[in-house]
Amino acid sequence: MAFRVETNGRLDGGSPVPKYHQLKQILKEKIETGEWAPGDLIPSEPELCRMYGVSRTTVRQTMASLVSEGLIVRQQGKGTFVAGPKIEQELVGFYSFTEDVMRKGLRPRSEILSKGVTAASKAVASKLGLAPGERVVYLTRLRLADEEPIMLETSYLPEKYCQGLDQIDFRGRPLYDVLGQDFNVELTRARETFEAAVADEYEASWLRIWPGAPVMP
Amino acid sequence: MAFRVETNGRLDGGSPVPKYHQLKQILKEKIETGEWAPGDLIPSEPELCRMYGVSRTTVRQTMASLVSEGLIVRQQGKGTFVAGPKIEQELVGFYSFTEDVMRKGLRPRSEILSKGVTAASKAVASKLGLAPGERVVYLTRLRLADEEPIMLETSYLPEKYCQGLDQIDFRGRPLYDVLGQDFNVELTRARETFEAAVADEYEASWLRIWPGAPVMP
DNA sequence: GAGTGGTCTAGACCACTAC
DNA sequence: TAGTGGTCTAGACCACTCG
Repeated sequence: MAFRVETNGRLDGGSPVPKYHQLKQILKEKIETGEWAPGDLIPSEPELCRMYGVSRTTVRQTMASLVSEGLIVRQQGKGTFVAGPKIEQELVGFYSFTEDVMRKGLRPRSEILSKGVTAASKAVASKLGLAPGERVVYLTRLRLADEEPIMLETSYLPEKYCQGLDQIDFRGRPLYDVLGQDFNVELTRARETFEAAVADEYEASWLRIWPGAPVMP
Repeated sequence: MAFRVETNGRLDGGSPVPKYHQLKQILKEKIETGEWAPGDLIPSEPELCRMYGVSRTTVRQTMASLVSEGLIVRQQGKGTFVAGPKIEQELVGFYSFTEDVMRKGLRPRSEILSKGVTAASKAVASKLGLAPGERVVYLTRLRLADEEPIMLETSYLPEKYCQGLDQIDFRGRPLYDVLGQDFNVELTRARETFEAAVADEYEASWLRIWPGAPVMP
């Protein structure tokens, strides 16, 4: 037998999910499951081309993405290696909506529902290490995957980290108006929500990390 | 005269500096000097190929790099736009805390302050396209850069997208206990916060989306 | 339909690292 | 010298946006 090529599976050319992305998921899984351990030399570009039946450009597109995520390290003339374990800090709590959605082959999008500045409440201030009353920026975003709403997210951050915000020009862009009734309602409910959650404390226990989570954005 | 090609400068093929990098510096300068202002449509890929005498691959390599630095925003079918000031990008659309912090040479970390499931309030349900009362997962995270608290973030997402969450293993990760007193306080304050924000409605007016807004990280 | 960016191919030559 | 990743070309087809 002349050739016996080791293949780890073919990529689906008809899929709406790009090949480089399919390949990325495959390689990522090998890394995350430990099949490829940190420090391991992974197959070279030509090898991957053969194994998965794609061009070198596609392999390189995959690799570039994995590098940017910090999963692999490349060295000219030597090869491509699995990167060391991420700092534990990064493992817990980081969740990239975009990454996660794209990994599923969907298209992520964000809508800003509201944003503004306000004085930090005592609770927010203490969490952020500010004096109560210091100004914070808030932002509420709706995140969608393939136009389906997936996540509602509100963030606060100290205004002092947002220098220059007031220099933004608006050039006639529509001003979204959400401040008002909606928020009173939402926050009232949110409060009830949290109170209910306390009662359901056991439920909180099954949560720690997020669905697809270990995730580096 | 047969040809008169508009060029903004030729790239040096003999240079040890790659063409895509030379081109990147050129485009970067146009953006940073304001020759291309935020929101401006910049030349298309074929145009840049002609202008600088390089292949589309090289132009795209340049573009990818500028995108990853947040200097431009691309939209299929529409074109490539100059991104707004940094701060804006951070607040609008997709924002990767981790990337941003790392870009600044700091170490990102997240703390989960709370999470759980609860029934969706009317407001949350409507935003997420759920029926009121459908179950949602909530998560509150504190994000830090070099141990300095930078952002407080709360997210809601439909429980139905979190299948299998209960199969997560915790492997000794600490379970943070925050449900309780703290949250009543925080939410009460938060409500005051938003009410204050309403009073300061004019402040909200300086913010909204901006040019290239549908931003992909 | 024309123009844009997104994906992909099959080559090529180079600089670097190892043997 | 052989193998690796880094750069680059000249095509191709597609999905999307807009008039």
